[in-house]
Amino acid sequence: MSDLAKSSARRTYRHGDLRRALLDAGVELAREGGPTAVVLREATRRAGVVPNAAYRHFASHQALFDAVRAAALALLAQEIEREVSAATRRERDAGWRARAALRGVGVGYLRFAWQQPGLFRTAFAARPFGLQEFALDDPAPRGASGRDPFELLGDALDAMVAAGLLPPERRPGAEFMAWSAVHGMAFLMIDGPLRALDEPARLALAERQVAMVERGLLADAVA
Amino acid sequence: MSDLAKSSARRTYRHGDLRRALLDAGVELAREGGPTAVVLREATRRAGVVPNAAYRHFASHQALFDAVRAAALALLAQEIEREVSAATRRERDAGWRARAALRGVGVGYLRFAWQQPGLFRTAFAARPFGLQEFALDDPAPRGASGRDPFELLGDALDAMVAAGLLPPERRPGAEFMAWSAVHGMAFLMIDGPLRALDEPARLALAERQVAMVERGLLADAVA
DNA sequence: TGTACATCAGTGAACGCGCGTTCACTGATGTAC
DNA sequence: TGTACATCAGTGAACGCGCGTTCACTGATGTAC
Repeated sequence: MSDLAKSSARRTYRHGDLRRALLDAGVELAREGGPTAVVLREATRRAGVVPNAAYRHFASHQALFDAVRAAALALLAQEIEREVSAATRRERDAGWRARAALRGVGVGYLRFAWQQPGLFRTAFAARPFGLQEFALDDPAPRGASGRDPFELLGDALDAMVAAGLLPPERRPGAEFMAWSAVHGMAFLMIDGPLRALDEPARLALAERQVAMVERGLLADAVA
Repeated sequence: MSDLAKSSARRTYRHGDLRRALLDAGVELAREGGPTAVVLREATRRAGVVPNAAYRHFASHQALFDAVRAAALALLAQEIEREVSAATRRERDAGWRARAALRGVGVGYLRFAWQQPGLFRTAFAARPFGLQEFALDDPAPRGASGRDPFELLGDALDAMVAAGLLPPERRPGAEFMAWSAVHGMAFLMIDGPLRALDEPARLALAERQVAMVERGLLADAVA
């Protein structure tokens, strides 16, 4: 304890907080140009520092990138929390609250995707082939509630079970079905044919998609 | 007409058909390593030719890449056609045929994604920021039936309308909702948390997802 | 309160890398007489 | 059927590019006495 305190004694740096500055620059790069724009040298340029200075704070480009992705996931979580809280505010009945929460998760997810396409794509960028898949429990991809985006979705589904809307035996795997539906639409809206849609059309389609998922899940059985 | 015939008189080349060889090499690269592995110099290496020889057949790396993507889309279309034809073979009733076709499109799409992740990711790779979105009607992304993957999905939905299952007023936009649902799951299975699933689990989840979409679409109304 | 010392954040210069692309060329092939 | 010529597919060599990363350094800051 006192050893730890001693070894982390230094609190000021020449630059102030270069780690923070590099991370902020990285997030900005991701916002502007997506995952491939997160370039270590450009981040140092923006921080007003020589390229190799980054190595005092990040072991490699990959480490910086991972930190940027975690930050993007945290921002996504916050957007979802905002939407869920707005959607559930007026609902008093547990069932309606649960439905509103699920829709909020979906709409918040899609809204973030189209408002911040660079960050969204960074959050879900594939690791280079051969590297392990991204873990959602990397450092700090959390929103204000301390939940990551995936957990927020799980919470909403749990609430639907608790409210008696979703039979417990259909709960397993449901998050992947719901997640898939909005995740795919996010990409169609960013890179694909839905890119041309204006804001109201996007929102309408997003809500239609979430409603489709809700109905599909609640009636989940062998057809 | 005769001018055209004259100008395209030459039929043999030194290499035989370098354009074809480069395209094949590009497809192989995409299969092995996804979109970023489609490297012009490596394609020429595999074709046993000097790097700049590629410029006799492709105006740029982007042109080669576009041709590779079109080939990947064509392979996707073929996989879907195969699945649809297997799924509809036994169905005689128009309604059941239409349902089977829709499921076939979804399952074929997902099967291709997990069996050929590199080609799948190449087919839907985002253009670099600033370039126009990919067009599905690029040269030859078609299957044996002459339909591209998106048209095959549209055909299945049209058949559901024709069979009286899907009300015509709910038809517009339905392809984007269905496409999104499988597209997102494809990415979760390739890059995301569903990557670890084994073949039977994948297939089961794929079918569950397609069933969810079907029910969600057929009951598409304000909930 | 003042001096000597150790720490380590940021510097300066340089690497090797593979990439896409350009240039002037050469020599096998098809065509015209 | 034979020769002269034009075409143009593939060669050989070289570019500039920005990248991530390594090395030996320096000098401002915090700490111990």
